[in-house]
Amino acid sequence: MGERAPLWHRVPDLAALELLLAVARLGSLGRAAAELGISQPAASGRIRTMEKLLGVPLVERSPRGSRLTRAGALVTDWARRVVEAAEAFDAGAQALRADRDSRLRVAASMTIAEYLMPGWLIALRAARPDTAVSLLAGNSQFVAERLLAGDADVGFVEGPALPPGLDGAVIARDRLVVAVAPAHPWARRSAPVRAEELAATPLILREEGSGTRQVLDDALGRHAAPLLELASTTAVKAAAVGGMGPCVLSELALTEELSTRRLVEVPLADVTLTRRLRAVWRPGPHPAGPARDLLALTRTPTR
Amino acid sequence: MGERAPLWHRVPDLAALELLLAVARLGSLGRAAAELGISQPAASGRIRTMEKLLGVPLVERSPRGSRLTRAGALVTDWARRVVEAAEAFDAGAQALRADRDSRLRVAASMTIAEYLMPGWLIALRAARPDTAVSLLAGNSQFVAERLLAGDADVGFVEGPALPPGLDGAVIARDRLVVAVAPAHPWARRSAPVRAEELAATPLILREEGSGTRQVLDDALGRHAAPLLELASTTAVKAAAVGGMGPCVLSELALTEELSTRRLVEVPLADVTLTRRLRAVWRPGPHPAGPARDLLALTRTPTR
DNA sequence: TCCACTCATAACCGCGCCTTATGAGCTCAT
DNA sequence: ATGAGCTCATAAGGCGCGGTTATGAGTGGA
Repeated sequence: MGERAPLWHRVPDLAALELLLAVARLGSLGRAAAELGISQPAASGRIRTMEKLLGVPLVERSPRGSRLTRAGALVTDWARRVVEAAEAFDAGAQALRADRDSRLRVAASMTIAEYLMPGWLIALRAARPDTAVSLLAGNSQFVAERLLAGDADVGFVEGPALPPGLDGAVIARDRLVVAVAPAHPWARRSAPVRAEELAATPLILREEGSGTRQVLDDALGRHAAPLLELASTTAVKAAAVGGMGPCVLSELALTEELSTRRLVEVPLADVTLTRRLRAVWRPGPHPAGPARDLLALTRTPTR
Repeated sequence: MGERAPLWHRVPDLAALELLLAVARLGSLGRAAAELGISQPAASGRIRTMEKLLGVPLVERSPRGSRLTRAGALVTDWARRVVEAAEAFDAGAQALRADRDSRLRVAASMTIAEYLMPGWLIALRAARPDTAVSLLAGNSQFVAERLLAGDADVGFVEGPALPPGLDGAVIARDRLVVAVAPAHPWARRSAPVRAEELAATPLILREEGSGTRQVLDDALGRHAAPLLELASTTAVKAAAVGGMGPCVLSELALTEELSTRRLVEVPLADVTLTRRLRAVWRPGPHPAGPARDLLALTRTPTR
């Protein structure tokens, strides 16, 4: 990932990107400025600065408003993805900041907190704008402790078993995916990989003791032989993208890489690497109130 | 999507997020500062500002370096997604700016330019850092014109037919997906939806004449009855998320919504809504040089 | 013809962030 | 033990970006 020049000198800041989205939506610099609470000249200047930075005219100004140019429409679409990521960031950060007196206190495993919670929080904010959520993240045991100690109202964990002393419901299934760089031989295979072949192949994996590792060993009926053992999802992906070998990770962690084809999924023949994602709570009736709202969002439809 | 307070007051700017990633990777404020070309106090201050903004300590400082706190690790993961979106933005913008004297001139349909090109450009930059790419985006006819006029070396189009006068190869298949908000009855269906039922249901669609619309009408054997006709992918998604009804869009456009479950895919019984994505070029031998490099990235493995 | 709307220009100003210089704390090697 | 070498924090000063208000120019409709 070696960059020559810093990214933030080539990408407009979030305020400018959001302004561009507002201009696209409202069709006027002035109205966009008003919506964002800045003056019209400020908006005008910002867009101008952005156009100079990108070297391309983005909006066509006319006495009756402003429309995006063709390039502007494209840039706006790309900008939207940055802003959406920023919104997910904000939703997560807000929950992290919110103190223990929140209306809804959630504890979640790292994987779920990382990949699913921001989306859920955004959806929850849309459905129930007045629900303040706080988020604690840790491993399954940590989640169970917080729940039992009364520090959290709902928890989310991944793994084969329901933690002892808690009630819960399966909300989704998480599939582990074997993925390789497009240049890897397995990317071109016509036949799916069979369990024994997978077990015999050195893989790039999370460290021993991780949930991923556990599921994989169970499914293969023995210990997978690691080519590399890395401590973070990010490091595993980077190694696989670099062509070091096949990696095994949750599909949650791989969505991005698979859809842009930085990595390619390897079809498997006689193994199914799934684990359950569960919502958990203190024993008793199903949670009510805000917790119930959140669960309604997360529960997978019967399929 | 009404926000009460502006987003950029609650989310650190890109420079700060990238700094956080550098700190996570390098384990030291000072080294991160050096990598980004700023002074150590500037980095220290930036992180501090970010912690104050988020209301959560992010890094644990020690005389031997800085490590992320648990919350910091989570924030960093969320930050990584923002930065990745910004990198895609940059890759696209750079190609838009690059003048006609680039080494590789690409023309692409809007959908492909929007969803696939940034990823391809990033991959190409990783593989061949010295290849300057320029990008022109328009509809299929526009792409064909640019190629035939010699203004572009390779093109990418979606649609059933190869544009007349060009050679090409199918690089991927794009599936149209019927999706509904999680609250919609179809989200809970156990039985897949059949063609006739789909045809009889008012749908949220792109406007007449769009590629999406064409494929849908072909597959249903008649004109789909639109509930709403909207001019942009974004508007269609927003309407569907708002629960107005089922929408039909490329899976490329829906990846994000489906994985965060803002929308749910509706399984179909006896219709397959696919269209081919093609690379196209002027008649003759397969492109060589930079164009060939790009095609190698985009071609789907035989599966 | 004049009003209502668009965006652009100009002049001013203040906040924010960066810089350099320095200090304090910890670890380790000599 | 003690000082070198690393860490991060604090302090003081200055520059620049991006904001504001005030105004003007252009266009279209009443």
